[in-house]
Amino acid sequence: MEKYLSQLNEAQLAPTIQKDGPMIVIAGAGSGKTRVLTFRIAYLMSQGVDSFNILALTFTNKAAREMKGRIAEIVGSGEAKNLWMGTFHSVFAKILRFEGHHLGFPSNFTIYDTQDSQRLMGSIIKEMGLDKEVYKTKQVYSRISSYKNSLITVKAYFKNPELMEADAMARRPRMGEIYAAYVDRCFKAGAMDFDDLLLRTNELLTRFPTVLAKYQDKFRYILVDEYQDTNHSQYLIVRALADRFQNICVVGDDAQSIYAFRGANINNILNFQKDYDNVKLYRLEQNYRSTKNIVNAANSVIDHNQTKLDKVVWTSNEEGSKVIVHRSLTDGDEGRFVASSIFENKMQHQLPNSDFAILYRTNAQSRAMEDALRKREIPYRIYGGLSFYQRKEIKDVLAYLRLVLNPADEEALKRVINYPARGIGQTTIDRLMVAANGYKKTIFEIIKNIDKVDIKINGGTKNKLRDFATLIESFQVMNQTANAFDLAEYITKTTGLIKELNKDGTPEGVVKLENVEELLNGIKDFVEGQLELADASDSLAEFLEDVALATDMDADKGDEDHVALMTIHLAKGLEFSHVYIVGLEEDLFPSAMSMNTRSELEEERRLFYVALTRAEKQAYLTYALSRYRWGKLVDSEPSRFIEEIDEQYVENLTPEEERRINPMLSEDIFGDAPPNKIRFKKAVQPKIQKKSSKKEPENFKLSVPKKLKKVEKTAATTDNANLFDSELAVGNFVKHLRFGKGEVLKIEGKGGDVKAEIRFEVGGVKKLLLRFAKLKIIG
DNA sequence: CAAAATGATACTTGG
DNA sequence: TATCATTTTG
Repeated sequence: MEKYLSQLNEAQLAPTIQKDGPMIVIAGAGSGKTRVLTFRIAYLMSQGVDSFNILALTFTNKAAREMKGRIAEIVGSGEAKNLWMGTFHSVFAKILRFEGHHLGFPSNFTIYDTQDSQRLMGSIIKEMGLDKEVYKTKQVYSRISSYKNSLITVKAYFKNPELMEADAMARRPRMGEIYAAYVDRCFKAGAMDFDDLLLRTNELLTRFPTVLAKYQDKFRYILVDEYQDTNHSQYLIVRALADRFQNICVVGDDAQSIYAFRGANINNILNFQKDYDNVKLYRLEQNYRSTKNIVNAANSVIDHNQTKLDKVVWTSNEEGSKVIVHRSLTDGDEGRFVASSIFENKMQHQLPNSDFAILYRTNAQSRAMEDALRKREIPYRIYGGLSFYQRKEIKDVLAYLRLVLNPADEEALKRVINYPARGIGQTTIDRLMVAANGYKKTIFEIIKNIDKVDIKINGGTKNKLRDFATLIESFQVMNQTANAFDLAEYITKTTGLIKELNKDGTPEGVVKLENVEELLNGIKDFVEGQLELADASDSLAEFLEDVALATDMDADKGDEDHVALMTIHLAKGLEFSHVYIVGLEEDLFPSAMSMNTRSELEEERRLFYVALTRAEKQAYLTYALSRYRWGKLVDSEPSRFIEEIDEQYVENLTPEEERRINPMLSEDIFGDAPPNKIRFKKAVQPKIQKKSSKKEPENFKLSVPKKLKKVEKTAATTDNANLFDSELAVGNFVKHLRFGKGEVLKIEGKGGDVKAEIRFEVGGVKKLLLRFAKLKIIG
């Protein structure tokens, strides 16, 4: 142990070896807080603390895994395995599996993801006959979510006139009813959503003192990472558990609090010292990660925030080069610049791809970057976005599995009852739901007793329903003896799900099929990694639990060297040698939706701070003068954050320098074709004829450019894939397009704000492959 | 009831 | 630009 402790500086050592009592570590970016946490856990164990008595709550499962790995290196993997380590959600989901019966939940409860929750709310709103324009599913969801995060139960809601009034003012007087119905339906379905995992844990700990005592006694030492991002619900859980022994160590950085939007309360960290007696406060202010220029630049930005703790982050690292700012004409150019610059840096300094990260505010920005990287043949990986497990085809397979384990799972059932199509339509499903609510049974129970209930469904359909129930039941039987993989494979075959995807034939369909195969492989890996189980059906249960809480960050495919693309939120806690922060434009970053209050703006600024402090050696800030948003080209101006950096740490790229890095930017847009790219010149501009001379909407017909057809044929021969990328110049705009192999049937638009559609004939089938808006019509 | 065509809507951020 | 919901058609 000594040799590890000697690796720490004085400031890091002190919190590491304070064994008992409450403590808070305010840790600046890059100050080695993870190291303190890991060594501290190892130290506790070396001081005779039983590894079973330690609970460490991290922000991602990946962080937990890595930390566990490092601890294992110090204390041995046997001991490390006993540690309870993970995200709040995963740790308490596990506890709820054991203790949920106190609250009336089965141990195999389903975890609803955001989509499941929103669908359920959507159908409740519909059933209640409410105006969906007023009761927008997403808004209702986030409202209810914030109640839950503040521990406002349905009961508490109805006792709180202020809340009810606020909802009434927002023209949503029946919010409470929706909330009540939602909670009720989740309960009946044996399901918890993400917020429930925390809310129900709180309920468990408050209502059942013996349970509380059990876990207080178990978790004698508690460590919480990223404490600034805990919400009220999480805060209370920690308080309850730590109450008896008071051995609580929280680590965080108020300057990196970026999750207020989902209920994180920055006061949790600001007020920690008031919550416990004799709190020891430690500060880690030396940054080991970044150059002086980067640290200073970041400091100068965060100085603009009013709300913050006193802290001076400094570094003894080298001066380094200045933060580079780059302006480009469009988002496409921005992507090309970034790709070229990465390429250039790689060549010049012989760096691996993994030294580079591209960070953006919103997932939608990844596309331009992807396109540019692909053209440069730079390997990349996108983190986050639509995660694997959220894809439709994957969720469909998972829904079958969920249903096997928990037939009460309403959302899963609705997903698969008619997929692949088996003649059970919407009307039937609606009637089933009405019956289920009437009889206070689950839909599955209604189906099983279809003859005994009063329901208006014809005989043929009843048979189909019976078949469906039998099918699911046969899976359940199989689940008694088979492992998750065998079952899943069997299901995809018997239900015809594979066949359905197979006959699709479109490129998208092929990808979907591959995804399903990948899922099956994943299940196989998972099963092989499982230890001997007492009960075969646990195989599936464990897998689904894992999947429900898995994030994209967790899926470390251990694959090759790649450039990382992710949102800034996801980048927290990570570091890269070279970081590109893109889309630094007003209304995008800071986001247009976060500029209403000072606190929102300050959170955006902290987000920028997080982004900047990811960089070790070099940070690039880029912005575009116009970019496509919602398919429309929108003008934009540089983000205020760029100006907020003290200018001595920043440098603008000179035009000469830019040209050297990428000779094919902006002005050349109609110029010579860059290599490996099919480019149309003006000749391809479609001619527009007015079809009707009447006013609005004015119809245009674009004649199909002949060259377009020509290039399609070229593409079919040069590119063995079905799709190829190209650009179509229409008017003054260059539109990025993906064409299928086929005939262009028509391009047409209407109105001043011209919308156009391109239809293709693919394999004899007419298909709308592309619709896009805002072509500028000239002539 | 299924499949296809059309229309709407969304771009914060995530466990 | 992609997806989802709704409407129309078969």
